[in-house]
Amino acid sequence: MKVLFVEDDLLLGDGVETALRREGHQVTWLTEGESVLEHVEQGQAEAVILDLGLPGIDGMEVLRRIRAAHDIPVLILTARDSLEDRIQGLDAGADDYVLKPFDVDELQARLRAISRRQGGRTQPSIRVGPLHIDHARHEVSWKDRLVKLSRREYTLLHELAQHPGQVFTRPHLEKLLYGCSDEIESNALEVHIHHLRKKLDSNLIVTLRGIGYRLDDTIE
Amino acid sequence: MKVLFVEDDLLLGDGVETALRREGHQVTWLTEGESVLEHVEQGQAEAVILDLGLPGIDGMEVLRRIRAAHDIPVLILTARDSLEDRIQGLDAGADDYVLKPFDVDELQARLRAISRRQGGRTQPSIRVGPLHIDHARHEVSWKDRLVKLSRREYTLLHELAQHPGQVFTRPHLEKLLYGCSDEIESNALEVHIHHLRKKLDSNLIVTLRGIGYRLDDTIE
DNA sequence: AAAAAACTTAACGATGTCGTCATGGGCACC
DNA sequence: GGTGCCCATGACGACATCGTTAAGTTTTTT
Repeated sequence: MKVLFVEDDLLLGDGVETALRREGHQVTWLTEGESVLEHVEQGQAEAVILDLGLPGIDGMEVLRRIRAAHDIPVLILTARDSLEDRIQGLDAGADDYVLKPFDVDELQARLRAISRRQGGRTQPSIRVGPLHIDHARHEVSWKDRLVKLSRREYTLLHELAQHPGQVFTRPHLEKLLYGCSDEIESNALEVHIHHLRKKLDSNLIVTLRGIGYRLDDTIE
Repeated sequence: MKVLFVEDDLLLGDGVETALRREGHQVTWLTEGESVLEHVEQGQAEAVILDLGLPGIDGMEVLRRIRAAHDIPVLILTARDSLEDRIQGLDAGADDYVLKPFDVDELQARLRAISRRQGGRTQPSIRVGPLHIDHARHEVSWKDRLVKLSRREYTLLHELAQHPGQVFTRPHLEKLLYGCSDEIESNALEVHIHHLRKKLDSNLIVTLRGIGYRLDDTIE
């Protein structure tokens, strides 16, 4: 999961970042709050961990702005003694809070909890017509038949299924698979799409020439 | 873990009770607050989940009485808009609170969190098909036959059995075994998995290439 | 102190996965 | 209808991951 992590303490931040990465997350770590909204608006995050005690900026205000326009889980970090902050934070739309000093494992657990809860429901599984993705089990079925997907195939499909019907640009999908590293000069993406079509249904993924791909959410 | 659950809403209560039982807890569900103290005093509970919005009785008062005499984790349920309740609740000694409407998974997570803080024990017994783990005894049986596991093997299996069917990433499991220390560059994890398969059933633990492992909860 | 158990590490083969390429097809625009 | 361009497809070699065995080291038991 793409996590936006905002923390000005370098030592603490480094530790948490490492822990999050080790858990398999894709972490962007900011040491100040200015560009948080920017990142969120660019769709660079699926969850935000926000330290309310940032210097020079009102973390609470950042939180409110995020919440005003985006439906993204936000977890706030706050000092143990600032009860007011906690309550205010939750009222401003934070999904959860963790008290400093905290246990990294608990942070991870809560991160999982809030991201799973997104969309109101506890349902960690996605359905698009005959397609069913159970993210917790990392399993995909098509018309109630289990289909084995490789890691890249799964990542790709899962991303597309996040917003069925919506177009995902090629650069976006390529970055998803290959990180921020240099662009690869090959048709690897097309090949993976091809494999997905073969394993599922050739009409499930729609090509938009020159743009990208999208999941057909009207499929029967 | 023995959980005392106090909630007057029958529909909600039923769902939560089922979820808690599924997690392996031993649940006592009360729909009124009168006998809460009684249960606690008889040692019938290791944790309390208390709805503050009970009709006809002051939940806060119940909370204070529990706290006055017992060192037992208490998690309160409260409506999103009752700011006063929350602050009072925490001041009265609640270990955490969950806002209604809430996600059952989060409730579970918080329950684990507060009971761990307490130094409490986890759930006594887990069953997944023919697999049975008695955490109190630190014993594992397969098809009613006792199996001797080493420490690492047990830790690994116990973690997987915490959420049968769910994928656990390799980094997660490695961290479980080897702590936060630097990444180990050996296949120790695979070896332990191998030993577990040999001692139990080779199909019990499913490999997800490039991702991690999970327990097959559909096993006969 | 000796023996047993548990653990780590290494090695290697089997298999799965991935990126790349070559080729051919189809869409768009003129 | 021709001409590029973009995409689909199948094949293949390079590489990564995993299972398994075995040897060596540490820890615990006797």
